[in-house]
This record gives sequence, C-alpha cells and structure tokens, in this order.
Amino acid sequence: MIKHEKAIETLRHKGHRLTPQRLIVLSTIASGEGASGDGHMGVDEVFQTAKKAYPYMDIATVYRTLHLFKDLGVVTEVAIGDRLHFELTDPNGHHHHMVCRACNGAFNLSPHYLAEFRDTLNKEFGFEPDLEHFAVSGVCAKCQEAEPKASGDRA
Amino acid sequence: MIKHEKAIETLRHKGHRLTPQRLIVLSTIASGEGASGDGHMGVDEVFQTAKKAYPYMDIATVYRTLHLFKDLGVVTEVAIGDRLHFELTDPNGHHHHMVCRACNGAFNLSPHYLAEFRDTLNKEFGFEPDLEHFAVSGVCAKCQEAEPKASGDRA
DNA sequence: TCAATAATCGCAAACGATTGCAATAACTTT
DNA sequence: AAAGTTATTGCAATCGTTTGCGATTATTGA
Repeated sequence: MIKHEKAIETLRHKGHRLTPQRLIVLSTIASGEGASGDGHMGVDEVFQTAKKAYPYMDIATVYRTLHLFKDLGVVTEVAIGDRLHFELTDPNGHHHHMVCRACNGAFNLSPHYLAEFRDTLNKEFGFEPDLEHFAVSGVCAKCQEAEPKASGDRA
Repeated sequence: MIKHEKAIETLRHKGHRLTPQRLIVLSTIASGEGASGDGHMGVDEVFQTAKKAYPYMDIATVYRTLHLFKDLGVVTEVAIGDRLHFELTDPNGHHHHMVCRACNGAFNLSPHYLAEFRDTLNKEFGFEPDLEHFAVSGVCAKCQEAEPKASGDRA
C-alpha cells in the first residue's frame, strides 16, 4: 500500500523533514479505520497504535504531527463530542460531517448541501466561511426515536 | 436593572437553588459587554469580574454555573477561537454567529439564513442539527483584504 | 563521507476545562 | 425557629491539548 506517497512528496516539497514518527503517524491514520469504523481515529487511538510501531512515540509529537498534516491538507480534523478525530483527506473531494451528540456517530455530508449557504454569507456579508472541514452536531434519526425530544425546536 | 428576574424565576421553577455565586455570575454576564464589546464574555473575564464581587468565587463554580445557565437557556455559548464565550440569550429571538479566525471578531447572523439548511438535513437524513447556538468560523470581509487568500476555495 | 545547521523530538510544565469528594449552605418540613 | 435533606460549593486532582526548552537527528553542502 503506497497510497501516501503523495503526502510524503508534499512534506518534502514544503521543506519539512521526513521523520520515522511522521511516517508512522501517517500510516497509522491511513491504515486504521478506528474503533468507530467511520474512517477517522481519535488522537489517543492514533497514539496507542503508533506507539506499538515506535515505543518512544510521544503524545505531543502525535498532536504536532497531526496539526502539520492538517495544515498541509493531508489529513482532515473532525470534532466529535469535544474530542478531536482525524482522517485521511478524502481524495474524491471534500465531505462534511453530521455528528450525533447522542451516539457520537459521524455521518458524511456531501458538499453541495452547503454551497448555497456559503454563497449567501459571501454575498450578504463578505464573510468567507471555513466549510472545508465543516461539522454540524445534532441528533441522528436513530437516536431521535430513542430520545423523544421536546417539540419546540427553533433555529 | 431587574432584567434577570425571569432567569431567576426559571432557576427556582426548575428546582435549582439561588446561591450568591449564581446571582453574581448572572449579573456579571448581564451587565458586562466584555472586552470584545460584542456582548459576550470569555470565561476568565466572567471569573475575574465575579471574583471582585465575591472573592471566594472559584473557577469551577463559574464553569458549572455557566453550563447550568446554558442548559436552562438563560445564556448562550459561543466558541471563539477555541475559547468558550457566553452571552445572555437574546430575548428577541436567537441569532447565530460568524466568528473571524483572523481577528476573532464575532458577527451576528440572523436565523433565517439557516432555516433552509436545517430543513434539508431533516428531510434528507432525518438529522436534527443543533443550530440554536450555531457558529461558523471563517474570515470576515475586513481581514480578507489584509490577508489575500489563495483563491482555490472549495466547500 | 562527515561536519554544520536548523527542524524536530521527548520530556515536563502549563493551558483551559471538567470532575470527585468532603464540607457547606439553601431550602423544606415541622 | 431549628433540624433534616440534599444541591452546591471550594479545593485539588485530572482530563485532553499545547508549549518551552534542551537534546537529538534529518538534511545540507563541503
């Protein structure tokens, strides 16, 4: 599986060093589906897995590496229940997430649902929203059945 | 200024106790516009101000009180640059926020800009998003001039 | 191939935020 | 008004994450 060659190229091209720690974090993220099975891993999950391959691995290094990858666009950050999760950036175009606050499940959301919203903010306010890594929290259909909500919702 | 009588009534009605700490946090939030002048205060700002009125005030109590108020709908939480801020819930209907990641400024956003988005998620996925306290991060018009961005944005 | 140099690392301390727990104090009941 | 009850507090420990710093190591250019 040589699928992160492009990521490595990006690293080198921008003048960053190729360290074993970075390669291990990269392949951990790339190979691991994570406990959730949603394609993204919690930071501690990455740390524990990477530590098996490289016992001196430090949690600070994991955070620094993940942030570097995120800045380079190699990896995408998703906040799930106030914890950070990461996944390989989707090569087939970005997607967004709906995160259920009841079950912490993350569901993909296609970009086109946000296009109009983005255009509106742009035109009305000149505001350029960060929608590349957008996530809405809420309650998914399944959990709504379990927890019948007070009906008075308002946006 | 007796404007938080309704909040106090809410507290009592739901069986919560009326402690000096809670009253002080409430009036701090109600009176203070905060350093930003945007109508919301950072947690430490609330803490420092409240401590002047009640020197034994503890930061944990401030957090617990703010969360209680938030759950009761008395106060609204806004995440600004990864720090939590709070404001009295707008009695004239909810509003949302656009938070500039360059200058950390917060701009109000009327609910109707999100109504359609909400309806779509509801119909398509049965997902009920938490849009009551919604905030988008991005770059405001003013900061876009200062920092000319790479053009290749995509949602 | 090896020294120079600067990025990166590991460690520990610090950050903002949360939580466990025993002491306190607000409310209820009489 | 005084005692009982239980929510709330203050403190300290802890959480997840970030940062300062001296030691290490990937890279470079000789």
